[in-house]
Order: sequence, then structure tokens, then C-alpha cells
Amino acid sequence: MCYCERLPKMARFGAPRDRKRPLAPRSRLFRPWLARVCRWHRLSSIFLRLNGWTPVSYSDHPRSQAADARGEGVRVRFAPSPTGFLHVGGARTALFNWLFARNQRGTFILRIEDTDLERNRPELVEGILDGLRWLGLDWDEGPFYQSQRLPGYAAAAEKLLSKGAAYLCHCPPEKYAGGDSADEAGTAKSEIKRIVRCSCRDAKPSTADQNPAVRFRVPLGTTTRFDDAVFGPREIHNDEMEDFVLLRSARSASGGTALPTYQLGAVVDDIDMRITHVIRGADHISNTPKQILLYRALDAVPPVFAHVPLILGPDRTRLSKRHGATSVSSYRDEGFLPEAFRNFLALLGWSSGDDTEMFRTSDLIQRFSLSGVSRTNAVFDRAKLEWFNQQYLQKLPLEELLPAIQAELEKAGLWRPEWGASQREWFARTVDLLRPRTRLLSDFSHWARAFFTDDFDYDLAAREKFWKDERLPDLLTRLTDELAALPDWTHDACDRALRQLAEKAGVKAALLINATRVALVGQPVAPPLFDTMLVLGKERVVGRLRRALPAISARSAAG
RNA sequence: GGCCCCGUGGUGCAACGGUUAGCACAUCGGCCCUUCAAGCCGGUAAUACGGGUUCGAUUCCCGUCGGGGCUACCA
Repeated sequence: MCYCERLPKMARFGAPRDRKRPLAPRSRLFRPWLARVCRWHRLSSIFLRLNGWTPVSYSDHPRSQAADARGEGVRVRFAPSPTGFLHVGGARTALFNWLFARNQRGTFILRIEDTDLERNRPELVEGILDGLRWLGLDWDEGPFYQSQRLPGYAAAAEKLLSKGAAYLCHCPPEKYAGGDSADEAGTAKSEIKRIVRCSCRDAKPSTADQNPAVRFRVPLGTTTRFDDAVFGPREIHNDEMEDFVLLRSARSASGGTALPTYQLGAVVDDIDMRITHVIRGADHISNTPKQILLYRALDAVPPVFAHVPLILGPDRTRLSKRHGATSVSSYRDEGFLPEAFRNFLALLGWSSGDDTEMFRTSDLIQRFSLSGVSRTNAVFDRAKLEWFNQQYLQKLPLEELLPAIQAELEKAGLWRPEWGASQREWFARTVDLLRPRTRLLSDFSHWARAFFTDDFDYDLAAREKFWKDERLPDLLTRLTDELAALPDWTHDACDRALRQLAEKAGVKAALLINATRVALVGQPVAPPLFDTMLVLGKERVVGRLRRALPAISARSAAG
């Protein structure tokens, strides 16, 4: 492909503007010349190689859609490791991959990176898949398990060994292990000299050692460059890169013979799966040069790399268990809607370019672009997440909401089958009445419990506040009788009965309204009283008032 | 410690060398009112600091400070 296609200023194809990526001085200098060359001869890849650029295609560009039409579409992957649940950072990475794939009409692949025998928990895979399904992130291929693809990694290592791009290392793992990252004390960090240039690099391979590790032989004396689709051009001198391990020795704590490390596994699979764009967390950015070297050594063209900024906790450190709920499933269990969660997540580190915040999934797909991804770490703000949930709870078509609320009620043991059948209309009406006051699905089974069962308690603060007046027992007894005698159970009839009683007694209607609300639903907060009476029905209203009377008398007598 | 990245209100984003620095969440006040939400109206609140470059810098460059990442036979 032609390098000029990647140049922001040459947006004559209608490329999305590249907002935050200054060109490197070198490319700034060469741009006019380069543009001409590209236009005339399309010699860009040669130019690139001459200048040490990695010839990768930058497909966040309308051109890639043309490529797609030719059957050379975008292929991305999400590659979690089953060492824990699906956390919000991973979910966001998955979401960005998915959005990019859908936007480009490409392929989204799921791969499980389970090459660490010590830390893997196979039973966690299902939880990760569940989390992705809940978020609606459907994958087109996979899940593939690296543990089932071991021969491929060994073969790749063999190939590298045979061409001298890798060597056998006979050192015990402990020699380089531990170090600073392991000990929290923080002492002696300054002593660590980390560039591993093992003596085995130049030694004759020993036949005595049956269980060597395989290390990559980093080509010294040059630099490795790549152009991150988010962070822009970067380079690192190879001398600063260690001879990282490709294949672990049998002595490794993490497993047995010939297990690949992340670097090898990811690269071999990404080549194998023809991944065109690697979209992953920014914590991988310093791995990227190593992997580019691996691609080259394996005679493959590196994909586009797009690193997305990290998600931080409120204290601006990396989000972790310390910060409370970090797993996607905990948000599901708390009563968040996947649509809301997805919308919120999408805005963590990405923006459409304008001030729009509410995105339907189709909008998200249509508007997503790697050039809109930020380089700044983002703090996870639960308050805003709740706001999004509230918005969706209120704006989603009722029919789409009902199943989620049914699930919530089932979970709480409150669900009655007739609400899905003969009383479906009542159920829909009740949900519609309740939802303006809800923020979470769980509000339906907690706060609004009295709408779905007679088994509920009277809120203490509500009793204290609204059942205090000593006239209440008498007034509510009379109200109950009047309501019971009502020929038509309508909003206006109830309204009239209550207000007339209040007027006759010379009290504010609000006194009766508030006291009645607590008697009916046990809460100080509920939908407008007469709407509430309507969905509850006459029997229940009268019954609940009678039931509450003794408690009201007790409270008002107490003063 | 070394290498690297990132700094716009408390939080998420916008401003692509020229705006009274915009939007949203949160927060505070008002309206509405049958409680609480919602809604509407309004307020407080930011370019980390210091140098350059420029007629002009949130924007480009350098330094300082702050935060983060990496520094594993983890991923």
C-alpha cells in the first residue's frame, strides 16, 4: 500500500482527520517529496523500508473498505487471559475491537491466551465469554485456545533457531527472575541492570541440557520503529531491548516444556489468524517493538498497532480489585443495562469528535474510528455510569426493557408467570410508571418491591416522617371506607375522594397523600399516588390501608 | 533507579495557531410539585508550572513538576 494514504494532510480521499498525531520531524520534512513519489510511482514501501518504517497498512481509512470489498477485510482480535474475570479495562478493549471490526465490516476474533499453566483457571473462560455476550460483543471466529495450538509455537521457535534469530538459553529461570517487580519493598531497584544479554547468546549450544529456554536474538545496533494508530510514531533502540524468552524451559514455574511466552504466542497467532489491526491496552506498548522484530524474523508483515489508554480508578492508579467492582459481571448483577454500560465504556478514551454522548449501538459502530481514540488515561466514574443507566432505563422502548426487568424480578424471586401472559399489559404499565424513578434494574426489586408482592416492609424514616400527625388514624380510616365504597376505581375518583375528605377535615391533601403512600408501598418515594393506586387495584389499596392502620396509630400516638 | 507515555474544571470529552475555552456527569441554587426523580433555568469550577517560537499558544518546541506504563521462563 502507499504510504501517502497514511498522511493526515492528504485527506483528499475523505479520510477521517487525524486529530492528535503530529508527524515525526522526518516525515514532516519528506512529506512533499514523498507525496509526489507516491503519486507517481507508488514506491512508498521502498521508501519506507529505506527510512526504517514498518510497512504496515493503516486501515482506519475509507480505503480499507475498498480492500474489504476485495475480500481483504480488517481482522481484529480480543485475546484475554483466563487468570481472572472480564474486567472493565478488558471489556473496553474488546468493545473497541468489536466496534472497529463492525465499522470496517471486518472480522472479530476471540482468542484465549492460556499459556501460563500456573495462573490459568480454565473455569474462568466461561465467565469471560458470558461477559462479552452480555455486552453484546459477538465474535465471528473462535474462541481459539493457545493451549491447543502449542505445536505451532514450537515450530516457529524452531524456525527462528535454525535461522539464528533465536538461541538456546541454559540459565536457571531464577537468574533473571524476581527483581524489582516481584518485591514490594522497593529496595535495591536502582541496582537492577535489566538488559538481559545472556552469555548463552554467543555460547555453543549445550547438548547436556534437555530443557533449555529459547531466547530471541535481538539484532543489535539498529532501532525499531512503528507508527501507532493512536500514539503516533515511536522508536526504540534495539540495544535497549532484552533477549526475551520465546519458549519456556521445563523448569519454568509457569508450566512444562515448550510453552510459548506471550510474545511468541501472540505474534504466531496474529500471523496465523491474519490479524490486520492489534487494538489493545497501552500497557502493551513497550512490547510492541519486540513483537515487530518477531514478525520480521518470521518473514511476516506486522499489523497496525493501536494502543488504547488505560482505565484508572478514582485515585488515578490503574483500576484493580482495590477499587471495588471491576468485573463486568458485577455491574450486570447490580442492575446495569448492557446498552448503557457499553455506551459509557465507549466514551472512556474515545470520542466521536463532537459533544454527542448518547449513542445507539448502530451510531457507535458507524462513528467509531481509531483516530478518535485518546492518548490520556481515563478515570472510571461510576456516577456517570449510573446516569447513563438511568437514561437508558427511561428512553429504551418499553418492550426492550421488559425482559431485563423480568430477569431482575426472577432473580429476586418476585416474578409471576401471568405477568408474561394474561397480565402482560398490567406489567408493562407498572414498569412504565416506575421507571422514571429508577437508576438500576435492581430498583425494581428493592425500592419498587411493593408493586410486585404484598410482602414488604415500611421504611423507618418514612414512618417517622409521614405517620406522625395524630389525626391520621381517624382520617385514614375514613379514607379507607370511602375508597372501599367507590363504584369506579379510576384515578379521578380516588383523587376526588381524598381531596374532599381533606377539605372537610381541614387538612392539606398532602398530609393524606404522603401517609397513604407509605401505607401502600412502604416507601417515602413512589410514583404519583393515584397512578400508584390504579396499578395496585382497589382490593390491594384497601387491604394495605387496613393493614397499616395499627402501625399508623402506634406511630401517631408516640407523637 | 532505567526506558517510555500522558497532563483542559472533581470526572469523561470538545476546541486541529485566532471562541467571552464548549458539552456532559457530579456539585450548588431556582422553577415545577403530591414524596422523590425527571424536566427546565441559573451558579461555582479548568488549559500543571516556567521558558521559548509566533502579530497571536490550550494547541508547536524545551525544561520542571505531577500521574501512568514497562522494566518476568505473566499476559
